[in-house]
Amino acid sequence: MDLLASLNPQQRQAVEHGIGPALVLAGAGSGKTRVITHRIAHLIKNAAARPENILAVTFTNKSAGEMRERVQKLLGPHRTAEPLISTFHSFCVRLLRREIEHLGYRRDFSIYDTDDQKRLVKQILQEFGRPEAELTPREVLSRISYAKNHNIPPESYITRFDSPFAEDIQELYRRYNVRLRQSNSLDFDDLLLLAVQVLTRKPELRDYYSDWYRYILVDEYQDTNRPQYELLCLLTSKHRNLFVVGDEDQSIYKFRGADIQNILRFEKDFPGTRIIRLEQNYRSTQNILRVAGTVVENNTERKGKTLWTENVNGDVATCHRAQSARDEAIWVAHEIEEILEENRDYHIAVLYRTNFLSRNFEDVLTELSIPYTVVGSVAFFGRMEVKDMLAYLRIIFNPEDDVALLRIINTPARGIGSTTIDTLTQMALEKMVPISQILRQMTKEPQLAGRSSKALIRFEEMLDRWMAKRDTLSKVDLLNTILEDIKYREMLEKEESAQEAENRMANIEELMRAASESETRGETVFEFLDRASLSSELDHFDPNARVALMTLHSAKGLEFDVIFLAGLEEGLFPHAQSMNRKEDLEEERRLCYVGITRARRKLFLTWTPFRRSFGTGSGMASLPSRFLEEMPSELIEGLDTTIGYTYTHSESHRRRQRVEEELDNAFEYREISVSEQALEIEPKTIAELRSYLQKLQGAGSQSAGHRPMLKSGMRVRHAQFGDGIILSRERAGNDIKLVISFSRVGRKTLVEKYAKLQAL
DNA sequence: GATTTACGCCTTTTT
DNA sequence: GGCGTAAATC
Repeated sequence: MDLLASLNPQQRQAVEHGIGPALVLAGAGSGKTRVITHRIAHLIKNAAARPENILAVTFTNKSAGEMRERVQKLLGPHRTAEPLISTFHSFCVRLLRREIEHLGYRRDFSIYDTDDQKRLVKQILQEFGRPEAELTPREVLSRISYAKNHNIPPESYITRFDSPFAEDIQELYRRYNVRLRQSNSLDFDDLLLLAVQVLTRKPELRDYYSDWYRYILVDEYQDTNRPQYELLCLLTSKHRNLFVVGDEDQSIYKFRGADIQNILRFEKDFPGTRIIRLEQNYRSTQNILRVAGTVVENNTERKGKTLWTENVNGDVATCHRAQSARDEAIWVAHEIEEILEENRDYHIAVLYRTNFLSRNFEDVLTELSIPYTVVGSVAFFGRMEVKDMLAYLRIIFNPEDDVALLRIINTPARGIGSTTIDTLTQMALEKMVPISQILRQMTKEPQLAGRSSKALIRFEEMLDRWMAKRDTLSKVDLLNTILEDIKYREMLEKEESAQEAENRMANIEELMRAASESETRGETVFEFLDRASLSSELDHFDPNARVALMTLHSAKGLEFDVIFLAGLEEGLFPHAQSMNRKEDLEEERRLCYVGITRARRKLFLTWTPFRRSFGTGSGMASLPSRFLEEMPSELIEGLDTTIGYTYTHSESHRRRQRVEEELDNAFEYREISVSEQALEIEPKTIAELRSYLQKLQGAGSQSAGHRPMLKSGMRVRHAQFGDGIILSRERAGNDIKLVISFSRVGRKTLVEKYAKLQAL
């Protein structure tokens, strides 16, 4: 096969690029993966490098797998060696399983996923005993992760961050690291950090690996973070053959530490870089590309490129304003039905900003018996029962893994209660040793009440039995033995409905299959566990499914014939927490760009002013997303009529705020069952809007339970804080935030619907 | 120590 | 409105 024949000139240039650094700026649908796979094949066929000296790095297992397949196809079947195509994280695990002893760790370390991390932090928070700090495990973790991703060790945390909790966080961060170390465990961030560390501290290792990997290719370079960047620097120190492909317009992982500057200043970091732009799109229609392009042009942080295509103009996009979240789902489902009737082989995706939006779509699609798959809500390896079984494996092979031990010590219930567990953890903490060691000690010289001691001894004996067999039994047999011994099925049947127990057992069987496949591949238990920790739901995504539901983030890298972009409302998308800072807003906009460019043929956009977040009451009108406004209206059917009032770009901000305030008041304080009518009008001025709303309000005021509107300047009474004056009142997503100055306790920020304020 | 009930908090995105 | 944790009860 001629590797170059099917490529356009720019793609060919990239594939044929010789030595030295190269940056390929590849727009959506421009054949990014194609360039990487063809380049790998090209290097091998032209004997520039032996397969094993090539490393390609991606972000997801899925894209790594896809790439592997495509390279194999290009190269033909009989090969003695394969290029290493892997994710950053699994590459690091591989490296560390070989070299981590240089850093004083043991090779049999466990990997803590987010759930494990949370358990650990929760425990530390409890010991820490500063409830007034009011830190959630999530918050703590995200700060720790932020620090790790920016190479800030616990010792210098406080000098880098001057927040009221910096001191607490620093201490929590320190303890967290100590505990990880004691548990012989690493978290996701550590995988990268320690890989960097071992290559930095041991120059001979750096020389060895950077010599070995003669050519390194990186996909989705715009999503790399600082440690990943450093890793690449180390690995390319010898040959400098770093070939990266990315699209700054698709950088959507800042929250996870991705640094868009990595791609923006690539040619400064690697002098002599050759830059190649891939601007021809092979995926979408002209109209879809124009919509996407017009939106993303509002960003300033970009290198700038214009996608073009030889494809047809295609349909215009369709925008629909629904009367409720449920109606939105119904409308979408009906459209899907129609599309599938005409085109049975189409792939369709419904994309949304946040996972909880999937619910209505799932409900309605089920009701209409349209088959679908959801990506990302609960990952397979994240399921409770699967994690339980894996925790048993972990503790057998790494007895120091405290989180795994605590997870299963009383699951299923075996008479080891919270007091006993507390004693164990307390002692482990004092002596700075793993809990399993304390357990061993306690069973030798019992210090607890007879019943608890017996339970502990039984547990210990069980562990010993498994450990004795761990090297002779296969993974499947070991898992089966455990399953029998602990009577897991019985526990499920007792605790759950028959159906639920069945589902969970089915998942365990699925796990057994995975274990036996791993066995045939000849993997060690650690390789099996590593795969489980590093896998995500996306990896199991079935590309043959006709209808897929997923978040915009999960959709990156995928393509569909038809895309539904749902929940296009201010506060939802762009998300409330990303609306205040310019760079966050730009990331939201890129997310929108990613969503639109997933579509091959047709784009649908939906929103509703009447999405109710939860429960009844406090229903609040939402405004259409600013991204809708940014789209070229001539290419969006239904856009003009959807927006109930109009505001122009230049005057928008101030006016938008006032319109919002009026709407919020109207919808929140009168218990009108909000009808579509409310936004049918198109008032030209604020005054018109207000008088219309007053009319509505007059009509509804007889109805029970209407509360007075709160406005800044008003005096209010709070049950705890006493009397105060409202300093400001503004919208934050689906909530309204009040800043109130209380005479007794000073200034507080409260969420209006929770605050139960009484107007004075 | 286990089970039931009450309460509070939620909803950003993931290797 | 639903899930998970904390308190209350067996």
